[in-house]
Amino acid sequence: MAERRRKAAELGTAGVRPWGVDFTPDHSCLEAAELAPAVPGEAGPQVRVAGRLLRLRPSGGIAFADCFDATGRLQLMARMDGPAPRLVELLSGLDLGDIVGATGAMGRTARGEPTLDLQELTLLAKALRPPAGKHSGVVDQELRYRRRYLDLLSTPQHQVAFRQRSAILRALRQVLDGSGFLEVETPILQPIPGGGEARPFITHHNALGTDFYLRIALELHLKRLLVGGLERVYEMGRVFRNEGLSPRHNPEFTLLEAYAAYADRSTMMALSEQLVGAAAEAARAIGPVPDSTATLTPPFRRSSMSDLVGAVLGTDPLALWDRPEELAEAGRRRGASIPERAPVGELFFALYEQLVEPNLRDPVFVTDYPVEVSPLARRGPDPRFCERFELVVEGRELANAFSELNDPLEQRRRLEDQARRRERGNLEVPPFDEDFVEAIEYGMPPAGGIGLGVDRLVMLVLGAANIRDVLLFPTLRPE
RNA sequence: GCCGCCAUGGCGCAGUGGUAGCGCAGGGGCCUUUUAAGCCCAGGGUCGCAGGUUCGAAUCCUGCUGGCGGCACCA
Repeated sequence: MAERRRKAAELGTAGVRPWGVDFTPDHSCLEAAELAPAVPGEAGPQVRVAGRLLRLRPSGGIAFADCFDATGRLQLMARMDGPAPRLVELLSGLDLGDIVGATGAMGRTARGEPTLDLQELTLLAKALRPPAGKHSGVVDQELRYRRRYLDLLSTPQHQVAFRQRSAILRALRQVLDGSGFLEVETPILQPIPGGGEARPFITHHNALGTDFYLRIALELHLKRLLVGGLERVYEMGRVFRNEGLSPRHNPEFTLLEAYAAYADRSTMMALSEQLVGAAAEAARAIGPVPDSTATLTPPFRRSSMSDLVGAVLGTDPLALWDRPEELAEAGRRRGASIPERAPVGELFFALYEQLVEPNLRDPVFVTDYPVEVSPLARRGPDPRFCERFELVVEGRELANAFSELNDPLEQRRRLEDQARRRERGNLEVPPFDEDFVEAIEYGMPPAGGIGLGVDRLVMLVLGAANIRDVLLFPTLRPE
């Protein structure tokens, strides 16, 4: 790097500014290459291109360089018997990683390579550090994540997944915008975190002299907007959970939640099919997706949780509802570990999570969740269960949706029950949120709501095994 | 939080008890059609950190740090 600093200084004294020069290309590298004449030796059109030099091949009286931009590669050539002989020395003296603007006529070399015959060469940015991984690409995982730019630079294929992610986000918004949903933004700093079960991050506001929590979900504020008369709202944003890291967990991740007044669970089922289908299609339009993505084509089958659990246990869990010890025993025989002193709904749900969910491969709507594990969902015809579903794919929950509970009296009771669990030491249960219940007391229209894990969706569509492969800058321990 | 694996010049790697090497990158030189360009020369590492075993440690042992993978929890 010291050598490159010296070079930059030398260029400065020679009247070449190593940085801060403007240059407007009129062609991309790909476009320029396509303008090359078919026959070697012929002169094609004039072009201006800009990009980064990632290979240099000086060869005495002639010099070649490969210039890369977002569209691809273009060979540059300077020669002593060409239009600008002095550029041979200039080009030969540049370093890998330097960013240049180039002007000249497109031609084709004897070997058939589309090549820009340089007339002008402008240094736009001197690279003080060399690009890593010229041959191998950057393969060290830590380096890839900590210095993502080196990964993207050395292995341009890795850019594709992020272009696909962008297309998926756009597709999700298009579906919702097209269905009359209003995109909104709600607070990330919250006095009480709610809408899910997770340990929150805590931060402090100096002027107010009070602690705030980073949100763990979007639900409670979006429902306040339903009360306010914004009948269809959604938010796609970052939420934060103070939990462990894993190939499928990042402490901050992107959640999409949408709420529609005068709609219910079945509306949300149709919407989630639309969202997932659109996401898969959008990714496919940008780049390769694995064959398994084909299974993400709607419609998806649906099955009630009690049917699924019953199929594994070989006995109807509903018939054992009043005899939880027998239900627990049936689960134990299948190898499930049973939560102690848990209400029957929680016990039943534990059996589902352990014995059923991990084995669900194709997309399936699992319907009818126990009331005990669904504090914000409305009861169904069978009061033991809520009108709720989760879309499960490859053993993982992709979306969670329900007919929203809009009875303020019952909502208050359920959140008070939760608060008692918190007092018993479960820090993942949110504290009681009086402000939210008060909002519901003003009258919330019946509504359907859905939450969708966007990173999980991207992973699934792209076949990524690690969430870090779909996050540009995954959370790592500070260096 | 627990368990396992990994850590060697800027990047990619070799070296499993005898005092550290290769390719690329960087420096100097040669070369007028190269495309992972080639050839010649010189340089660069207290082998993640700290202890220990040994006549001798990159190599064996312990601890720590960081990464990856798995489990637990969740999306």
